[in-house]
Amino acid sequence: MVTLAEVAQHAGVSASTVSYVLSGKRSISAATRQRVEESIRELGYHPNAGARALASSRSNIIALMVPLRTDMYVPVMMEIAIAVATTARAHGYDVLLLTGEEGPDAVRRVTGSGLADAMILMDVELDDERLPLLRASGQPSVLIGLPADATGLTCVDLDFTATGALCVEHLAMLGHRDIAVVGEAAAVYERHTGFAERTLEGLRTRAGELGMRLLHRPCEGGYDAMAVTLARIFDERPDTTGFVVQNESAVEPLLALLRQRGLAVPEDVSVVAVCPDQVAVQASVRLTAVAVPAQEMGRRAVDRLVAKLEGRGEDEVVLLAPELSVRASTGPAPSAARH
Amino acid sequence: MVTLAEVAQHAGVSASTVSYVLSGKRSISAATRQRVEESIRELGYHPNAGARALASSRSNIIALMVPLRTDMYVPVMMEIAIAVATTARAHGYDVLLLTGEEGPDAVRRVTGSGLADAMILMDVELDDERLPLLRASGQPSVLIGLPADATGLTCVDLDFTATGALCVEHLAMLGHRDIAVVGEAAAVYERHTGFAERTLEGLRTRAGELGMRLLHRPCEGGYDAMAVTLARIFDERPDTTGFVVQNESAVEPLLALLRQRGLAVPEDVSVVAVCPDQVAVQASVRLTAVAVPAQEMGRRAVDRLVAKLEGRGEDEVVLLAPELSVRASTGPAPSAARH
DNA sequence: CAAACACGTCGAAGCGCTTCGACGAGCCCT
DNA sequence: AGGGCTCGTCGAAGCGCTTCGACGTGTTTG
Repeated sequence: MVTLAEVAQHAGVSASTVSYVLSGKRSISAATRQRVEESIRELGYHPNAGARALASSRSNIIALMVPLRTDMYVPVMMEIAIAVATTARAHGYDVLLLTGEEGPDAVRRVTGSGLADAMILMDVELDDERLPLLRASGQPSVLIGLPADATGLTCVDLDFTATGALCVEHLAMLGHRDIAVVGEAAAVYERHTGFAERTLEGLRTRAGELGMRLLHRPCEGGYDAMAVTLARIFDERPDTTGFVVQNESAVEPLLALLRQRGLAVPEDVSVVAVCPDQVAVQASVRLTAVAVPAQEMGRRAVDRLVAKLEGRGEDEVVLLAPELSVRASTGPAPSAARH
Repeated sequence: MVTLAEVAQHAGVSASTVSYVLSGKRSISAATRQRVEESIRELGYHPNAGARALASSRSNIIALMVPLRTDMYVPVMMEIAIAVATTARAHGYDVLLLTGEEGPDAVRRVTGSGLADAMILMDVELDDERLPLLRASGQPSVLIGLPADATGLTCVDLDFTATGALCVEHLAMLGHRDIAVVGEAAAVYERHTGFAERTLEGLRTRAGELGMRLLHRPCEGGYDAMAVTLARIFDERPDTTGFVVQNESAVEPLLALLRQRGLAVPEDVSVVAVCPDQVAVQASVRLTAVAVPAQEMGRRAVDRLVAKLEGRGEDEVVLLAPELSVRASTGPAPSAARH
């Protein structure tokens, strides 16, 4: 391994000069800088990460905590993770991948050891047990998701409440009165995952205001689970003409099952999805959907975090406004005469 | 931040003793050990990662390089990544997430800076430009995937050649003669991704041996792309009765399109998929499939890597034997009388 | 019964870097 | 012309840890 000292010797300057060339924290004459840079290139020097971290107490690493569970939203998670990694690199940071498995311990470990300078948390629950620790640690952090109490925290998320409202409004405008919501797996609600509960709240509130009937059913996803769920829905509410789906792995099964029942989309029933655009566009019917802007969320989270690390930027909740793209899966409700 | 020295003072021992308690590299009396451990707990001590890395020249970090592109196999990637992270933690390592974006530079950077002790590479191309660097660096590494030349490297992968052969054999046994392969996006083949090319090779070779006709078509995935691809396939080979699909996002569209053409699965056409079991089970028809054992691959890769880091284990190519699970999407070919 | 050997502990020397204060050299200002 | 600047560079002091050799003690062994 080539060291700073070797570079310094090779360039005929002192070690500190090389360091300052690297960091730019003091002015260096053009001639010296050039000589040093050449030596660096020639010797193939790479600063030692550990030594750097020790001396500067900054690791240039951002920890990203992703949910362990693969029971939901995998493509979204992946997209966020990749956006985080890419954006972080652009700012000179690397990304440490933590799984949710360790839970709060991971927060302690990373904070305590100085392994990372900052954290990004995904899959935040409304009353997440990691949050008190995070607040106490004083470590810069950003949540992707929105807990019940966000004081003292920075959050980036899609405005899921507005998302729910938007879906309902769209269906209302088209004349639908009976709406069914196909949600995430029951477990997702049981652990009070922010986005799921907020969407539901938005749906319910706006539906109430607009005098619509709303039936919410969690669904594991997959064909069989969706079949059962759909049967129940029609059992309970035979007049259902609108669906809101917030579960990527239920989308295709739902479309297939509707077809199978002889129900045409969008002539007989309308479907609004909450999913990444790519999924909406690739489905067997191009879906009217509110996009989950995964990349944007990842990017924003890192930007906010870097701002904090550089002393700019204070705590703040950033809620991205939902956008509904009308595609081929929604249309006017079949006339009331149908009854 | 609590330091080793503070713990030592609190416990009334020297710093080195605390260090030895932590590492277990020298014997410590039970009494001392207990006193030290208590101090650690009481003070909430966490060893500083940077200092540790500097002093020991080991970072206890494994770098995982995932493809940047989200054009393929996202759930598989995610599953592998999570398995890697989980397994690594179990061995006391953390995982650094690198995107393919940086390419070979990332290898240089990580190797040179001592940021990570070892690397895992995913999405390996047959003639991957990162490999020479990796060999030269002498850094312990494991590939998930199999390049054309694996000398001096450790690889873990599903035996995709055998996988292809297995799919063909299954269809042959059922009496199918004309087979279509719906592959990954064309770009995947263009960059000579190992698994895609090997599967194809396995399919072709075995098909040749068994006297079957094989038509391979790359496919972007999604409904529209699949529609075009399927139309072309039937144009060119109207007698096609068997499909092999190696593209998660083409599976459901294919099933939907076949249904739409009035072709029943498995009565009229059989479909074999290469995908994770979960996808196969959740599809609208339970798919006969060769499972891609994502978790297993991630786990094995880490195990091999840790073995190397501990001085055990030499270079080796681990090819997991494919397993075909027969489900509801394959059946006897419709009698030849159909012509 | 002295020599040999664990065993448990300590002190000190670094690991490779950042950063602070110091210092000479050239500059401007009055 | 001399005091006060700024500019570019250097030396040295750590950052918090690991690890090596050394040093008692207590225990075995020929």
